Amino acid sequence: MRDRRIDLIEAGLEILREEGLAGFAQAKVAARANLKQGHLTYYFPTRTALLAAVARVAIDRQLAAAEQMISASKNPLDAVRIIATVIGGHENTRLLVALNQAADQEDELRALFNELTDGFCGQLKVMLSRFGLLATEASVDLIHAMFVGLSVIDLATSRPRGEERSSAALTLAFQLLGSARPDAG
Amino acid sequence: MRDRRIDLIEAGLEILREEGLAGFAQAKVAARANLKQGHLTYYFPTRTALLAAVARVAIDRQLAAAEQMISASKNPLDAVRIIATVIGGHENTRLLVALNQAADQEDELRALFNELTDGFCGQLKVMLSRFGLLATEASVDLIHAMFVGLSVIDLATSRPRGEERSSAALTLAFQLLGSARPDAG
DNA sequence: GTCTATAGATAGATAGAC
DNA sequence: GTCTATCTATCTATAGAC
Repeated sequence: MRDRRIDLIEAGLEILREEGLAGFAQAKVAARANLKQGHLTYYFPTRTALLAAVARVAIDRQLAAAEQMISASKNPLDAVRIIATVIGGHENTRLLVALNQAADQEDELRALFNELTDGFCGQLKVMLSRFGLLATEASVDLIHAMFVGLSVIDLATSRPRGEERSSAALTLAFQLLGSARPDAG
Repeated sequence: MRDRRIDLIEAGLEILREEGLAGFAQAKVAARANLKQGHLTYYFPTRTALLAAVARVAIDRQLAAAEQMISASKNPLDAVRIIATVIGGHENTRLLVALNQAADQEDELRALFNELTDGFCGQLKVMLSRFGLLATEASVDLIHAMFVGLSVIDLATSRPRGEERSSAALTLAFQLLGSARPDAG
């Protein structure tokens, strides 16, 4: 028998991916884990406690997945292709937006969100260095902001060629960071 | 006596700025306009109808404000300073995130959000051209994504030097787009 | 550890008095 | 045009049976 806590956290992750924070109701999460709400509160006494547990797992997985994808990409072209695919995955974006919202609303979750931000920026810096691109705080923030921005824009707009446009913008950014690298003068 | 509709829309805008879409309840909006919920539904029969009216006004104002700020900035340095200030305004970001969320949840609002996205991109293109920077679809999308991403990141993180980092990343982006302009070969 | 039941708050929508 | 009242649904939290 699996730990109920695991089932509940997985159920919570699914809800956030499909409906965002707005759909994150205790009864709904419990039902998806084949449990009753009263049982859920036995493990996670408050909604915030549940949300924190879900966020904890979500952040660890996001960073692990990013780590893997970044180390799997051998050049900027590879990286653009992989990142654009992630950007086009709306369920992942919905999850990230939910964490963002939660961080804006509750201090307890803000610290967790900062972990995600800092960790991801650290990985981006390694990636840029490995590709021989400009890898300063500003260039890392540039790519990070583009990832976040393109994800959010793609989620809410229905514009045609969304993934193509994300790829093109990222490609341009990498090209520019390549021509600006220290040894490119 | 002012039109009640105007009061209601203003109240709705305030709620979105302060609490985001999560706080957008009909009774709460009505109370802020010194009306009762039953009266609100006389003007806007459903929550979505009210939200659409609020979104309509919000988008028009966002585009008008962007137009004014862009035309007021005479060089990239100016633009960075102005954009960074907007990014640091969390109430504005909360409003934009709420519109984004609403667009993800309801098709009726998605079209409105697309207007905002397309209009803003058009303005950015004009701005980049005026500054003599690379003004292609990709470069516009790059700046647009950075604006959105930096805003959202700044909202949820409590990292020190937030506005300074936003400015630095934007400055770098403009510098790179300057060195990449067609006549810079 | 698992569940039922329920309290108490708030949501959106509607009917109807004035 | 303005408001009260209410229906129904859903939410968080808690008490308590088994």
